Amino acid sequence: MNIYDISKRAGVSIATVSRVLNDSPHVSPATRQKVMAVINDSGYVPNAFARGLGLNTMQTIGLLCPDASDPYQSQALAYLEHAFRSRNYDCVLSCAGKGLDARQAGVELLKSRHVDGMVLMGSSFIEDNDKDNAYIRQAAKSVPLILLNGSFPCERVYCVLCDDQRATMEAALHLIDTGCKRILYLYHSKNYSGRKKLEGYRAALKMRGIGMDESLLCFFGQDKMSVQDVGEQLLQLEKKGVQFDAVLASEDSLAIGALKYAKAAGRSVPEELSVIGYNNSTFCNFCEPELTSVDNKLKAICDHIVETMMGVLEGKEMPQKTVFTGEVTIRQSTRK
Amino acid sequence: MNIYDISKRAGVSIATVSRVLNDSPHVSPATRQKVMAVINDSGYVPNAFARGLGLNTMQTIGLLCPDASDPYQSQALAYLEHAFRSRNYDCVLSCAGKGLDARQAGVELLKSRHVDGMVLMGSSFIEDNDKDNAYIRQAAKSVPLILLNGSFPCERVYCVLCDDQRATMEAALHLIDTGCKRILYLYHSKNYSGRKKLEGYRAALKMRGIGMDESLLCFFGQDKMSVQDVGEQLLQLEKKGVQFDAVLASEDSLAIGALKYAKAAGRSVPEELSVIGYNNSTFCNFCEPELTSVDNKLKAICDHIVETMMGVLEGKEMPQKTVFTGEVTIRQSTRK
DNA sequence: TTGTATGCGTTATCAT
DNA sequence: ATGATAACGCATACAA
Repeated sequence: MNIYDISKRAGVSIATVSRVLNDSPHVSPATRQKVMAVINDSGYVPNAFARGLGLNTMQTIGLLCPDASDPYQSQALAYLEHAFRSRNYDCVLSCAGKGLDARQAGVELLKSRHVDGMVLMGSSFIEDNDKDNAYIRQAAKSVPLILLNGSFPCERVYCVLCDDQRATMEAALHLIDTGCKRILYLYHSKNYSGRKKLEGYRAALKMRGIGMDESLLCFFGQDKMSVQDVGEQLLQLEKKGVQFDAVLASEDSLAIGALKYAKAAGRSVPEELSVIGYNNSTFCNFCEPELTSVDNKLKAICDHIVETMMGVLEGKEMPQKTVFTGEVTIRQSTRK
Repeated sequence: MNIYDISKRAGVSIATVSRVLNDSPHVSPATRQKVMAVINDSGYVPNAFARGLGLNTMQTIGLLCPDASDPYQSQALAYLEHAFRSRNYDCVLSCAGKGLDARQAGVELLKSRHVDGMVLMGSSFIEDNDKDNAYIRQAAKSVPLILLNGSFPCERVYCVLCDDQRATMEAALHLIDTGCKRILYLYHSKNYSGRKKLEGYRAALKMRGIGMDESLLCFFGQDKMSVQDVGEQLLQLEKKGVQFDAVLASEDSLAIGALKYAKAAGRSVPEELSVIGYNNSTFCNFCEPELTSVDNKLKAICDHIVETMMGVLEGKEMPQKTVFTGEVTIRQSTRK
């Protein structure tokens, strides 16, 4: 069943059918009605491929994420899909994994599908070694790119992110101002965003005149580390004599690991140990006590990404970089 | 840059270029090399729309889920996307929400995009009122449909699911056999899967000769209910005089609500109260104590869905219904 | 092994 | 207001 079949049944040309389909004003009410009738009772649906070939678009956005099962990314996915759909754009998903090669392949695949734009989720997309970002620059030549929580100055690459440095700084200040002296910093990434957060931590200490103790920096490089493992490691740390009265984590799951440690070590939270996470994900409410965490405004970021993408696709001039400000959401794991 | 440009530069016909592109054996090594060279340094990428138009497929699967931010669904999304991609199929995502109209619109949209197949996630897709499923039957006529955790006998509709009844029964038996007498049953859905779980609960009581007390059935209908709210409601229930020494939940988040209740009521888990969740999601490890939960074999289900889809697309005869058996994963919220 | 010609189902341009 | 026809870029049957 194609446009020719419809045109025959309705006794008009395919051009007229096409006009009806596309709400062209240049068609008489009578013929429109006639054609619509045929379309409705034939169950005809225009062929999207043919349409795509002619218009060179299928109204599709490519969503690239390292791991769709990650709560932060899946939330972003949901926000983005919803907002894009409301603008009549479909989303094709590509979960690249963490390796550079895989991400590159993901971008390539989406490019070969002729998506109208791409959203790259997470700062992990930008490599420190700039020549490893060549594929991104290359891709940006053929399709607009938007980075969620990434910064990358490049033509046709747009960045929408949270000021992680400032947000982390405020979280650290909150700890200090509620009486914490030695804040253990837990982090999982040394990329752009990871470094910014660490800088925020350092800045807060400096502001309050507290000396930096490098032994309080605790890096977790392994990919899928369980909260139990994190708890274990903190116990080890304590045994080694490292003392701390607060934990600031670059990710909620690390903070929950700290809660596991507190439980095992018999330290009460927040009386003896304050804990702050990052992302303000749903499981901040699930753990015990409920976790104070940095809300990095994911919904606002996603909405802005979609607006930016639409603007770019309509040929408008759009800001290359938009920064939102995070906010500490206080729950039970910190003192007043 | 299209196939004609390449053919000119390489001094061959477009047919030859096409053959090179599609790894046809009927092309001499010399010409292949020549053509490949041109392709490589021109950055040419075949137009997917034109290809789709000719072959009537763009190797795409539509993934329909009520809510991509739900941990169970996002995990399924990740598994499915990965497995489909490894078979050279891309996934387009459609998060329909919970309403019938929205789901119907989602199916319609994917159909209009000419996806090669669709995966419908969650038993919520099947309505009790059978005429509300007409759109599914209709869609199945034009594209193979696979239901994740749903049962629907219909031509070209394939079902891959977990035996929720049996799994719930075994969870209840585990509670009974570790000394629990009065098991509060928390559930959130009255659809097919929801009813099966409830039947499993009833069956277990019957097997052990325990009388059914309807006041132990606790329904949570509201859509996005926080774990705190669940905890509150259980406190209310206790005040009303309902007594229970165990909680069996149809979803992990409800079980975590029960943990919140236990904390507030000062009842120790598992000594005074045993708790079992459902789905065995990541946050079973996050809560305190860690949650015993029913593992419903999501990865196996997803892998089988992809295999089934591939088989169907290759024209093979495939089983209409495949059932996996769930398993109770024991953690700290139940006794030995 | 290689080339020619046609079809895929639209949209859009140009007539009428 | 409507119709004829070209273009979109590829795969492929058939011819050479």
